[in-house]
Amino acid sequence: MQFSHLKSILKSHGLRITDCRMDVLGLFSGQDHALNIKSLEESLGTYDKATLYRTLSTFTEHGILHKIPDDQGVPTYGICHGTCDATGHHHQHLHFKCTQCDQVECIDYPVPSVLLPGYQVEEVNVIATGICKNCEKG
Amino acid sequence: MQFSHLKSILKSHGLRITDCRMDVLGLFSGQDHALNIKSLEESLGTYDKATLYRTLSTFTEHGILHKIPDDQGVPTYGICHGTCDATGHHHQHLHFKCTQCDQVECIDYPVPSVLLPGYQVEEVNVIATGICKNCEKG
DNA sequence: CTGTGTGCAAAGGGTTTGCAAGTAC
DNA sequence: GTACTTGCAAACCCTTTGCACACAG
Repeated sequence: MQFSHLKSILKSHGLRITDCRMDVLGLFSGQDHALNIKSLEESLGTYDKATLYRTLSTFTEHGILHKIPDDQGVPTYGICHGTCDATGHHHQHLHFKCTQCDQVECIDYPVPSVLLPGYQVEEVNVIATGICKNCEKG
Repeated sequence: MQFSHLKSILKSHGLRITDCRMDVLGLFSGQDHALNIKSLEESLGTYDKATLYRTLSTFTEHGILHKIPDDQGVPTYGICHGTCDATGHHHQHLHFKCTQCDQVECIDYPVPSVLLPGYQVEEVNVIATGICKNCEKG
């Protein structure tokens, strides 16, 4: 992805252009896996951990990334496509976590609408676990 | 729920009967909300935090409880009904987290089967957020 | 120039672990 | 009696915060 495009994403959210933000955004744009802090640090070791955390939460607040809960405790982050903004996240995809390689993927898949009488449902998150395409082959 | 029944649950999983396990199990059996460590400590302040953690993970390994991921980082635990055991969890319910009172409920609801070509899906977890029945009224 | 972002170090919060004493069976 | 559980304290994450300096606009 070109710098100019990454820049325009940041600008469209009213965010300043900094090296760290460009690099983090570039990393997420380059592929389709969700990433956690550890992999960010490995790829972008030049930045301070605190800065990376701050970048992740800034992006999440602005609807550029979404935080994916994980039962092991360490959340991963995935890039948002389309309809997310600072007012909320509205994904039409599910999260698949491979129990073998621990990778988390965002996969386009129809998310069922949940109707619960008496409840007001705002967001539905589907997390599937199992063996991913790559590990299944090997 | 009677003690004899709680005891038989523990025994059927090959677990020793101890005060802590009986109390924790009794707490979960008494109602339908998921609980986190904090609420356990408040209800059962007599037990050490470490013991409560150990009890939760023992129960989760044996399929008595299931761990519900939470994007705030602190997981909650819900009691398993039916088909779970030490080999895996297979729930036909979803988790609803209220953004107002922070309660997590397990609700019987058809969980869609997820079919992903090339993937082997083992477990599907649906987490809905919004306003729960009680808060909606108020 | 002004407000925002970064790096560093320290603090914070949740969870796990080692070990000795206690308990279930 | 033996193996498993518990309590306590310390260790161990991961994440957040305070503050001075650097940088974007």
